[in-house]
Amino acid sequence: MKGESALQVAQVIVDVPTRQTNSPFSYSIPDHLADQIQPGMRVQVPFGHRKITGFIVGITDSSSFDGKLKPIADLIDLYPVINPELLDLAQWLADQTYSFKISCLQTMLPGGMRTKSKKKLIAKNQQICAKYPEIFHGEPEIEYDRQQFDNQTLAEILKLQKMGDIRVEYNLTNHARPIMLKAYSGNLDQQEIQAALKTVRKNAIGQIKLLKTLSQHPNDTLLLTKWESMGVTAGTLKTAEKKGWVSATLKRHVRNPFLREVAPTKPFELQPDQQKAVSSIEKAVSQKKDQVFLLEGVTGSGKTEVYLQSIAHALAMGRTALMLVPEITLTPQIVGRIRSRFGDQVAMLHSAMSSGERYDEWQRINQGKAKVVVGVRSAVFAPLTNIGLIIMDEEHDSSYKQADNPRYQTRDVAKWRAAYNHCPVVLGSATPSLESRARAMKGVYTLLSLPHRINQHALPHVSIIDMKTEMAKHHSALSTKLADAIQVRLDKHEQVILLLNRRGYSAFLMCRDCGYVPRCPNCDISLTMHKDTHTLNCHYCGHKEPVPTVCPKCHSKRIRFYGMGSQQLEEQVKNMFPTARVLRMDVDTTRKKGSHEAIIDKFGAHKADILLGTQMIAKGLDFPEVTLVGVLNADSALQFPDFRSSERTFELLTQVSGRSGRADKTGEVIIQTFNPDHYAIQLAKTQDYEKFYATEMRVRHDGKYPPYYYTVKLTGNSPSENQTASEMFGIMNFLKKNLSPNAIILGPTPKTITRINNHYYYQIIIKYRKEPHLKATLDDILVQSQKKQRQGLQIAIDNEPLDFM
DNA sequence: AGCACGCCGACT
DNA sequence: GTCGGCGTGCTC
Repeated sequence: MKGESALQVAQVIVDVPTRQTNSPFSYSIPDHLADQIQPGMRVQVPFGHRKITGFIVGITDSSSFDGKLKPIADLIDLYPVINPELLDLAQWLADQTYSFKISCLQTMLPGGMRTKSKKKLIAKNQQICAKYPEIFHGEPEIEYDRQQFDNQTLAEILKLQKMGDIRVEYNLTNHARPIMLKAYSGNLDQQEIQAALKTVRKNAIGQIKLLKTLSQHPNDTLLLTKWESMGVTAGTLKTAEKKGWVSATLKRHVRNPFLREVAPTKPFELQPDQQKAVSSIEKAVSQKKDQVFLLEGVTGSGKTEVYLQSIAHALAMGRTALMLVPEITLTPQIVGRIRSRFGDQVAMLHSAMSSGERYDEWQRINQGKAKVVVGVRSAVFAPLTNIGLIIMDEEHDSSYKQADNPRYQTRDVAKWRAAYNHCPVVLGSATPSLESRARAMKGVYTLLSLPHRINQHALPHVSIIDMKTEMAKHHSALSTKLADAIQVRLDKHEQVILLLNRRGYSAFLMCRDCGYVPRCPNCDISLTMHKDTHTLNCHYCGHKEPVPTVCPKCHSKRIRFYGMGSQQLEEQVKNMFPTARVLRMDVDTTRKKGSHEAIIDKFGAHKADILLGTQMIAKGLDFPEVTLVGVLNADSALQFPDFRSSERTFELLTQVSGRSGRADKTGEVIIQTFNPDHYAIQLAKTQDYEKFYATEMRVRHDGKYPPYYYTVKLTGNSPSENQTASEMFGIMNFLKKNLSPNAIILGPTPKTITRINNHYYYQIIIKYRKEPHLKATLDDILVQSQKKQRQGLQIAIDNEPLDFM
């Protein structure tokens, strides 16, 4: 105790995601930690009977808690991992997304830093250990995992623990660790080296080599691998260490996630439109204005150069920059361009990196060594300070919205950080989201546009094939026109991209005689065919079963698969064009780290003629040899009961059309569809965003959809359909009572896929323009549902969902 | 989350 | 009468 000096109390958010533990708990700070502890550090604290992780969110003089405070058990971090800005942001995010504060704090850290708590059971002595082989299997201590014991053994363990025969130990481990490499540095000056050289025997080759190397690198700490590459073995170094010639240290190895080296580049000369955009952005950076720009520009209009020069300006002002991109692996070119301009100041964060690489990059940012961060969604929480500019490329992309808790929209977080740091945000897109474009029209955002393609490349010729008439003729996935066009390219040694719009489109099994389709026993969907493992899989719960050879219902042998997955398409294309080299890119072929880039490189080097795959090939790829893009099923997204399906279809088609015809050769795009007259498809053909915007806004207005209305989606699920339905009706009534009559409450309705893993899902959609009580009402619902959770009911709230499905 | 406390049924 | 089922509440 420090006598009269104010008693310091740490406010800790504990790692227990429940409503009751969603505000800070007070802990006393032990003397030996008093001068180290800071807000934003993680600690271990006693909580009830166990020890858990928590985040220090504040240090105060007193506590409102009347009981006796427990002391903090230990520090996990030596420096704050959440800076003051992010601490504030976490609170806002929790409110905004109706999630627990601990979940928000946790998502701000790179995955590998999340602590895992492990429980160990330790027998008091040998007798206990020997007496309960069903628990200990002869070992003095075991790792405890609830699932491994049945209820009876569990009760026994509990009893033994009470009697003190078994001790429980809690261990918290950090997943990602820095890689430490052994290194040696010399202790001798040149004279001592010469002296030592005289004392060693003539045939001590290793020692002589070592001393000579030492004299060439007098002050360096060289890694063991470096020594070895110079012919000095680990053994020799050990001996030298004993003699005091060298000392061993551990050197932190920073993993380098950049697969290839890039040559530095200079800024390009800007076109007038680009110059205008850069000037406006620079002005906002200089004036520290948290202005939001919408940079609208077709593919090839030079958006990236605008980003780069604006970032350069922010750096020149002594500030940092954050650039967000959708799934970064899809745009290695962009990363390459940024690195070539800003070199080692760039840190990169994305999901295809190993957790160790992400950890190292994150550390570089947190230590202020990286000034520019390029990354996907979660990089919006990068621990940069003094941000001067935030860029969000392809701002309409759906990967910017997180699908599970906290369900945040990256754009909103970016705007929050911009306001905090007094810096502008640039939202870039060829096909802005209607929300953003509508705000630009209202003057909330500043619209900057780049209407011209650099180099004046002609737009590709786009044609639309009506698959209804095509299917009447034959049953191939490729229309005659597309097949002919492919053959022409193959003859001319040009490349082709075939895009399969995969959503909800995969191979399933069906009996030709009775129409039987195998379905998942746990979920309400049909099983999909996986040819590689030769199983029927459920995409929702992971259920697998062997492929039947006879129909289980009518015993017919004519049970075949239908539909088209990318595997089937690959086979069909190979059959039609036996000499063509075909590459497939989808979730299956890109699972392995680096395989994504490998495929892109291979195709880019023209080692294949046809690249076929799902959405992932639609974005950001630039292959000059590609002169034909075929979209096999343009409208599979249109069939979803979702108000954004037109927008998605238009985006996708516009994007792939930009993929073709960028080089000297004019490109061609062939779109196959069952809805050739749909406006999304017709307007994509002419790349007419303006008309699409106007048409779609009308639809949204009439249907009372965003951006005219705000939306919230409430989903409930439980093992009992009756319970789910009745609880959701209760919630609907509660909403009706508490919201104004202007609010539109839809549902509850069963979700499109009602049953997943034997849980029944119902949802309610709320559409509104102004509801001051909405937040409080929804918070109330969450508090009340906490009690029902024990009966298996789970309620999820998605603020501004991307879909209504 | 994970456990203790506490109130009801089927048993030594 | 007790043992143990799991519904409820608490953890600084």
